Amino acid sequence: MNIENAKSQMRKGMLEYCVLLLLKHRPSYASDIIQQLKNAELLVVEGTLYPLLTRLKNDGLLQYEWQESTQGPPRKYYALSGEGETFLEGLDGAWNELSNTINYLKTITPKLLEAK
Amino acid sequence: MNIENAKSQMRKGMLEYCVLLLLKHRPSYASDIIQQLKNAELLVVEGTLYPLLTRLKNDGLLQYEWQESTQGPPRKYYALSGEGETFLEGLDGAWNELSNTINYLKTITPKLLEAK
DNA sequence: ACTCAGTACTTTGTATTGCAAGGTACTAAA
DNA sequence: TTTAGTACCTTGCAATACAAAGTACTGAGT
Repeated sequence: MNIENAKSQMRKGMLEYCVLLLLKHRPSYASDIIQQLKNAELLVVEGTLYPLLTRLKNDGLLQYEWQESTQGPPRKYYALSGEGETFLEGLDGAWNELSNTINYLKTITPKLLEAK
Repeated sequence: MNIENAKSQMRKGMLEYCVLLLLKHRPSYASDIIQQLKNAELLVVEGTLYPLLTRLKNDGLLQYEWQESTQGPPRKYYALSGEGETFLEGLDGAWNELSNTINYLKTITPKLLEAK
């Protein structure tokens, strides 16, 4: 057991939310998404993202279209579908709930948490 | 794909954090923990919690002692070990990072999110 | 004594999913 | 033609939430 593993577990489920947030901002392709998440200090690797994108597409939450690149092979630009936007709203709600829960649990131990 | 599954995925990794937060507040036994999490609107079932507690104990983050109950079988009261407190501080950091990341990702799409 | 309801702890099997590692393919420059 | 860069994809493994079923102790009612 180490803190890295715990962080990895925390990312689970959040990744999906983060990717949808990014794609709502603007359509992107995989390498670009990885870079954007890195900028937000959320490390993701290809082996994680590609299957995730494929899954979201198969579930009808994402669409994609090929676009030529001036340097390198063509890119798959992913964007939210209408269903994807609805789903994202649901995730917003789930995030708010979870966030409230954690904050509530932290407030019941105020003295102990301040004491560190 | 449904929103319930997504919520379940979000809980992954967070549960560990939530349970440790609760146990820092006060030592508890499993059924009590489930009830407390339910009060915080975080639904957990036995099949999830028991293996989690066992794992945390095996990793040295928790200790337990048996206590008699006035009604029913004896209870296993779990409490944080010293190592567990250190680990919890690490999780606090991980939570803050993740929380900041999500908020950052939400702020880059302010117009879209407000428009709903 | 015996049964039954309530409480509590535990285990088994399954599905999901993050990740490391390795692979394929296109482009352009040396 | 080779090499470097970019991009996409797949396989196998490990971690873990959950449903479901099982074990065991206590006390009340008959």
